[in-house]
Amino acid sequence: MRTHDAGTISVSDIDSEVTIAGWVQRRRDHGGITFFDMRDATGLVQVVADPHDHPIVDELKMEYCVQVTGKVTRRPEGTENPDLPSGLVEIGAENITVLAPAKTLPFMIDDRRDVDERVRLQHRYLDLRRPRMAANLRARSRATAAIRRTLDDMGFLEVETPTLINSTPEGARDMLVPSRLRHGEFYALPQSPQIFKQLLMISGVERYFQIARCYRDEDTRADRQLEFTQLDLEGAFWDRDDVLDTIEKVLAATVMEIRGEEIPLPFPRLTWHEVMNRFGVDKPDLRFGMEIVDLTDHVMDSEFGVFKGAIEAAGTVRGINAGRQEWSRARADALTDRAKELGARGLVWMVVEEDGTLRSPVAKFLSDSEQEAIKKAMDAAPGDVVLIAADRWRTTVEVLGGLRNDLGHPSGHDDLAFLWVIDFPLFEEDEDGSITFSHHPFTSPVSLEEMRERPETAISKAYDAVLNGVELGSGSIRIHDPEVQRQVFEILGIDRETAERRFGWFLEALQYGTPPHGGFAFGIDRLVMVLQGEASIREVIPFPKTQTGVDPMTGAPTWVEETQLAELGIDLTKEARARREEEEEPA
RNA sequence: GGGCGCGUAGAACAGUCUGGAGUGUUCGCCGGCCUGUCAAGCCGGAGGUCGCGGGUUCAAAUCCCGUCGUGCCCGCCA
Repeated sequence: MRTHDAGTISVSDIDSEVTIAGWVQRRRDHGGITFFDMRDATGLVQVVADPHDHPIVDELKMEYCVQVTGKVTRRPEGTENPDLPSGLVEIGAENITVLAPAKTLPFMIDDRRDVDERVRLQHRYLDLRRPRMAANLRARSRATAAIRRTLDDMGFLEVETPTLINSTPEGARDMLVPSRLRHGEFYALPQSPQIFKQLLMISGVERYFQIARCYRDEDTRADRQLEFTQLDLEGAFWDRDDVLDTIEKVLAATVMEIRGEEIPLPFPRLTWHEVMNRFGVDKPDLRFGMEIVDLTDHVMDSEFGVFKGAIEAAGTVRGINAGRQEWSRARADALTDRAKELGARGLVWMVVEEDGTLRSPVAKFLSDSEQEAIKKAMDAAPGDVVLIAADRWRTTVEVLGGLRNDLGHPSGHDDLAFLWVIDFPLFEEDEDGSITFSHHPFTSPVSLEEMRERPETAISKAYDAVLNGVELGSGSIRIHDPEVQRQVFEILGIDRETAERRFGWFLEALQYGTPPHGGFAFGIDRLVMVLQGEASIREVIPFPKTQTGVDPMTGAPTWVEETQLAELGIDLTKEARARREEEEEPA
């Protein structure tokens, strides 16, 4: 059907007779001569035809699927297209066959125009013909190929774990699947293969990986989908650095494969406390500064009530230098609103005037020396805007970290800033004072004593990989001692009896000579998203869902037949039935 | 669950603030012209439930209320 790929035809093919097949990108009809661009998966090549000899060219329209046979010729002097890899040559059509016509398109196969995402998803098969989307698909395939190649070379075993499992305690809501054979019981789709990979360590696999589809039934975001793909990996007899070294190699190989860039190893390793203090988020974007500065000592004696209150409550006063900003009342209000959204009760702003004085609603509460100290600490020059928050430590840094991300987010440069965040707290205290695990309950504490005596400050052997402010994934050294695992469950408020009932089978497994082990999982969608310069994970997922979990093309999720429900022992609520009747009502 | 934005021809938009005839632009589509274009060009044409429902008004794409869809964010989620 074809002898050559369209995008690869070059001067070396001149005088050859070639047959290509693909899609008509565009047609340019000049009356006595007609050009059209043929596109296949490899690229474009121009075909030239005389409509008198080939009247069929008048019928060719965009996205017709066509086969062309002809002779490759050098383009006449001055008509070369330097923007096209095949632009020095063209094909003189000898035979043109329409393999399949195309309806008028819902949108053009073109990267130059942004089409509404719903329309794109409704015709995703056409959307994926666009060069940008086709490139994303290819990048993703090359990423997984590089990952497999790297890990295979290192002796890893790829093992598939089940996707119909029981509910595991990962924190997110499980996606459930009803059992037909056991009415009322449900499988859960895995949020990660966590427990199975640990069991594989007990099985003596030693080095496991899987490119695993995972499911979390939570609201979606630009970087979150109901289902997503992770590289899941685990090693026995491993310390933390074995895990980090392995993941670094995998990421470096992937970046090399997709971008041809060497990234410096090892990645910077910053503790959770350090990144929270400096950047206010546990996934900092290191491509820009605007770091958080502690001003508490400089405003100790301030009469400003908010600062006083925060300091008296053992909180903190901190700021960021947001640099030169167009400043107005509206701007100040917008940033204050954003700060409140991030958890602040308010936001203090200061503008450094040209004469060096501070313009700020709180300037009158600050002595000259305090103002000078703040300017110096913030390294603030005339024109700079300083934003200050005062609250308990966690709130203060998180608010400033959120503002830092909003204001400093670099655009237009595609550097890659990887880092590790290490030494995560083992537990997190909720607003109501209850304690939950900050990673998952199989994460090993650094110290058992610390875990028992000061759980709120205990450090875990968990670590995150971060790229350009995106959390790629996380991992940990796991608990391999069943007694320690029981104690962690206990601290989390799961009593021995419940733990035995829910995880007894796992605690049992841990008792047969479990090797010390640890591992990691990172989101392949997110990695490819960043490497491809995309702002949304949906751009690198072939068939994603909308924010309401709908696939606009297939309509999933959909109502099912009454008989299917009966087989599953499932009845719909009155509300659901009413909604179904309404939707199924013929218009 | 909540906040904000968007919804006008097949696609991307302007028009909405300040109500006055579906008014317009670019691409696509249809017809015609054109022998070196490559986002071809020129001439002509078709194409509209202004998301949907209600309200205010002499009059609504425009103002108000509700609703649906969609995106970003908070909650949630690593």
